[in-house]
Amino acid sequence: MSEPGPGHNTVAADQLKSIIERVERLNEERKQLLDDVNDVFAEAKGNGLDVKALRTIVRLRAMEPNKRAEQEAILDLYKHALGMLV
Amino acid sequence: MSEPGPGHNTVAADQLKSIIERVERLNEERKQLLDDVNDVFAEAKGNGLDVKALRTIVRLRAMEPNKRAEQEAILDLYKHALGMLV
Amino acid sequence: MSEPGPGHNTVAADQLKSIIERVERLNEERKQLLDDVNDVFAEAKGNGLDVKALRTIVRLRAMEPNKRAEQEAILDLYKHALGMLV
Amino acid sequence: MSEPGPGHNTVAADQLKSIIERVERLNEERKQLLDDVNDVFAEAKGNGLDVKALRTIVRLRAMEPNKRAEQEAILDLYKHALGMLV
DNA sequence: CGGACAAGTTTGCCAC
DNA sequence: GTGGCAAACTTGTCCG
Repeated sequence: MSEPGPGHNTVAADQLKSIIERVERLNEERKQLLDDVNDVFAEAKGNGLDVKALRTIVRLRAMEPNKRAEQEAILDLYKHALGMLV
Repeated sequence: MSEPGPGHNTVAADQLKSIIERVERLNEERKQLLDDVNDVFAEAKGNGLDVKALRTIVRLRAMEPNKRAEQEAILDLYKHALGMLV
Repeated sequence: MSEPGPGHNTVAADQLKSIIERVERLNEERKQLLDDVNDVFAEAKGNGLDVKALRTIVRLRAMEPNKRAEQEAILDLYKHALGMLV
Repeated sequence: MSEPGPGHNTVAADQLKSIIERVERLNEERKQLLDDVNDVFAEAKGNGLDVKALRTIVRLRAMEPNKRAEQEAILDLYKHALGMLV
């Protein structure tokens, strides 16, 4: 006999369907939020602001917390890099 | 003297601040949703499913049928030219 | 006295410097080669070829046949389960 | 009539083959360089150095030139973002 | 539509 | 050998 119903080599279609649809649902929400972001920028542009500069500012601000920690850690990094030789 | 407290020229700065913060707020929500997606895939992986294949399915389903067929046609054309197919 | 000119403790620092610079040198060469690859694809595009398909071909050829067949099998399995194939 | 020899709808197999092989050749060189980098780190590790810290240092040093420019540009960015309102 | 910029996906490496 | 972190590659989007 060969594969009637859920057997080996078969995937639970329901489970698969559920996963895919959950992800697709989440992706729709993500797309909606992306549209919202673009709306904000479009409105800003309508007010005479420079959208490219705004995007850059957002990006830089997202980086800064990490950079702070990096700068504080850099000397320690060199020490560790020098390992037991220090 | 210029700019003690909320004066005429803070308008632009306030507007800028508002835009940046709105976008950052939206980006946080986007990151949350991305985490959710990854959680779903992680759970699927725990159930023995192949995450890479799942991502491919999601991508294919999101693709317009025409685009998809077109891409496959070009690929087959090149494969034939290279003897990678009969 | 401590560290005037090349003394006993500069050994570690020199070693560190040497390692970092060797890696950075190699990374520059890597970047150059990446640029070369992109140049080839850009030229191909100029000749009317589809770069995306070309990249796919390169990826498929780099893949071990077994792996490739395995990936396709899983994908087909999922597609069937979802009714995306006959 | 149906495509004998190089006709429309056909790809110049020689051209295709040449492109693919050039890219594959470059990719081999890239892989070789990546191996070289790993060799340097492996040797460093053998000398008691902390490879993870070394990698971090390389990464930070690669970022710094960009950061310099960013810091110099950030105020200008705000000015541009404020556009004609300034 | 072409080039730049950003997002997402994949791969590789190190620690456990 | 698995899982998390970081780098690299690919794809998509947006502005000019």
